[in-house]
Amino acid sequence: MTKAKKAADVPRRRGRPKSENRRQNVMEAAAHHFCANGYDAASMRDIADAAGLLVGSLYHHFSSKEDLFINVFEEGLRRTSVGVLAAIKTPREPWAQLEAACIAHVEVILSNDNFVRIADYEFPFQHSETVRGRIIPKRDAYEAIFNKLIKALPLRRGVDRKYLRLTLFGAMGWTLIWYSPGRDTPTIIARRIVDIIRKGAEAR
Amino acid sequence: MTKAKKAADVPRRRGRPKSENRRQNVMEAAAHHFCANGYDAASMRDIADAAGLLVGSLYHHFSSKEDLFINVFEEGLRRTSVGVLAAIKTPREPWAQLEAACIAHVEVILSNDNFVRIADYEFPFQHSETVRGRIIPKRDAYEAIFNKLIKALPLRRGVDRKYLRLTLFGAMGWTLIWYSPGRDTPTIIARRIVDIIRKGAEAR
Amino acid sequence: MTKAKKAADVPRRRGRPKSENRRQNVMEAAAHHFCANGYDAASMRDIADAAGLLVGSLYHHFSSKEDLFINVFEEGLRRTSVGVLAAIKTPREPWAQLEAACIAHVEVILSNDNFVRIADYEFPFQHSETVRGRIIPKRDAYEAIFNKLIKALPLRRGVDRKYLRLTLFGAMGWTLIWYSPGRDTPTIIARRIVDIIRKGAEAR
Amino acid sequence: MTKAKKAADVPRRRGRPKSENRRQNVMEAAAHHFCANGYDAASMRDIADAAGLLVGSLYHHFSSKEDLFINVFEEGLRRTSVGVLAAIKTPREPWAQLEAACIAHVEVILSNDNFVRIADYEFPFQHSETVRGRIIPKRDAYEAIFNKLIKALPLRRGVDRKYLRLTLFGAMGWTLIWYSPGRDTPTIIARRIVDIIRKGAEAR
DNA sequence: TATGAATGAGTTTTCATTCAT
DNA sequence: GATGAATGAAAACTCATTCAT
Repeated sequence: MTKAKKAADVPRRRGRPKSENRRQNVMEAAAHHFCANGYDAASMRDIADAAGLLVGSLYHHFSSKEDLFINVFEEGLRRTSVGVLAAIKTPREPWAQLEAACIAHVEVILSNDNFVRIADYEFPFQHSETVRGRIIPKRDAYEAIFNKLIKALPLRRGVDRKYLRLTLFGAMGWTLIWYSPGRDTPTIIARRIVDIIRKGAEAR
Repeated sequence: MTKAKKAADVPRRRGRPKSENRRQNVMEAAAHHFCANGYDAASMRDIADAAGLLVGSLYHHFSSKEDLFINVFEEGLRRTSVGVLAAIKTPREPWAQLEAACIAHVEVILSNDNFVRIADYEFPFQHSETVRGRIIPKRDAYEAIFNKLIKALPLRRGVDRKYLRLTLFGAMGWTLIWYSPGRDTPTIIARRIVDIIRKGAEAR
Repeated sequence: MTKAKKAADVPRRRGRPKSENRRQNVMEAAAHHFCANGYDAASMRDIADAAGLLVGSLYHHFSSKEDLFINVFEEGLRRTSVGVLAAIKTPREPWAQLEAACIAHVEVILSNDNFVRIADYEFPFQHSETVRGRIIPKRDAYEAIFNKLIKALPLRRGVDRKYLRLTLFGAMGWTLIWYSPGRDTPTIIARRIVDIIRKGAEAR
Repeated sequence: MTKAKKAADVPRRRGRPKSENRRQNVMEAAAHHFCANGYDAASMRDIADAAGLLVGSLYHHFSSKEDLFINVFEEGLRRTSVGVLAAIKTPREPWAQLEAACIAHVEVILSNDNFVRIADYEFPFQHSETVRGRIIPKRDAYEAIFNKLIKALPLRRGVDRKYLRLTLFGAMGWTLIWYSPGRDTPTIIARRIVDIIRKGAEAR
């Protein structure tokens, strides 16, 4: 976290910027390969090649493949949060507030950022307990942002907030699978989804 | 152990009995292991063990791991379709028809059937072109069932049928991730989701 | 155990003798390399090379390096026991009985048999709990043979049987380190050691 | 933790203090790890960690892992000799003299000093020629102390001094394997061993 | 059909050592 | 003296697949 800031405002003081770059390189290479074919299919050798060093050298920066994955995941989640958090800073009417958050969320998950894809798709299954234990709480924390927004919504009687949230996340997450750039923009997609969920699809 | 029992009380209908059982055993074992930790993590040896034969023998029934996966996937999709197709046989008013289909869909994907889980979650990513080429058309054919139902719906102006379908599938697919038995039944879950999408969540 | 017998009296009925041979080959190769530089320094590749197959193929016969080691160890101990057990079959006066056992023991441990060297030198330290748990009881069982012989000895007052046994084993085990063939034979060495321990070294 | 304390109350005698301490720290860490799981299993990283510095820094103090081992071994042997040499300074009757040496030897090898354990157990096998060439002569020099004592003993006719020495060393070395504190003290153990070897175990 | 042995390329990880800073 | 990054080789082990029997 602090890292990114430093990189942004410190021009390069007193040596060793290469080190941080390396770590970043490795994470980028990893994010790329994790995305491309999944965690299992991404070999440490592939990642090392893409990062421009030898396999063994990877272990100077990350203690294991799982450690590397967790770091990539967390960075992806961080990037996702940043966008959403910024979007909801300006206060608005509750549904507009939720729409702003959704637009930010869909924009970032469709932005073709490998970190983000990891954090927003690969996350739940098929990982070891170790990994799940580190990852799920972070993910939950992120979803809590939306929970708060949803709590503020004025709802029709009989609508369960839990299902509202789940429908929303399901719909947005699903975009990762079918979206192909060129058609509707992420912003429009998000608006349409929120519109359906807010006002219903049925003719009145 | 269960294997022996099954072999005993299945009446052996329509020729080639033992062979078909074996094939079925293998597919069940495969479905189990593909589900448990994902395609890559499931080894042919694990599957063979679970099916009660040796690795080499697997290749008498399926030509490769991918072939085995495709077969499991297709069986999963078949099971899913069967439920939905049955549910929409009785003609109903369009929204009720869609609801019936969604209930059937959610019921089957939450039914803890490994075949179904494969067909409804593992499917899209991280597989070779070969596999994707065989799998995606089948999946599309299944979704086409819903397309037809959706086409019949009377919609509010401005609602795009495509987003309606996607929101619906996103929301239903997502249940696989968060559902835990004991709370609401699959039927109720499906009803709630359709209700939100049909009538909207906003207080009127 | 049964293996050795079969190999001895069955001429080679109905195929698959190669299999048992392979297992034996691997164990011999392993015994050789474990002896030469120690357990850690013996690589599975070395062993595979010496056995005439590829590393991966080793794992058809033994599930792990530790498993292989345990098998080699047990075979070594078996060979050691066989000699000693045979030697004490003929009943004798207690000290003569012990001497016979010691001669057999020293003969076998100095016989340049890699299995035996493993079982009689490498055994105690630096192995994982798993290995130790499998190995130590076997070793104890072997030493129990001597315990019984020692129990039967008429001893000078003040001599503790425990120290007698330990002195004996220490002295015999130590031969593995300093013995070089050509000088005294193992038989003579064993006799001298027993003589010192029995009658004492001091001039009377 | 203990490190810091030591640094505090060691008065810094005879120049080059910090440097010598470091070297000493490294050797202690090395002795510890060599003992714990053997030479091969002790990694330079482990040793560096335990010594409170980084792997690379080890090479300022020792040119290689083997060099480090040799130094540890020699220190262990030095500590062993010191005790024995002190014990035999007071002149005594030959057997008493030998007993004194043995008591000192057993006391030091059972004293739980990692250096000593290295010198008295790990030594002979499985090391490179380089290492063996440096180590064996030192060990022989140490054993020569005992040779001299043994030469002075009045022996029963037919007893070979060589076997006497070997039996003695075998028995004493073996204690390292079976000794567990709380039972007989090292002193008593040594006395019992010498007693058996001197007077014999047989009832007269 | 089934077996069991073998293959060969692959996996993650660890290691002693080097060296510019 | 110490650091931290990197190296390159090697480790144990796994895998999908083949094939003679």
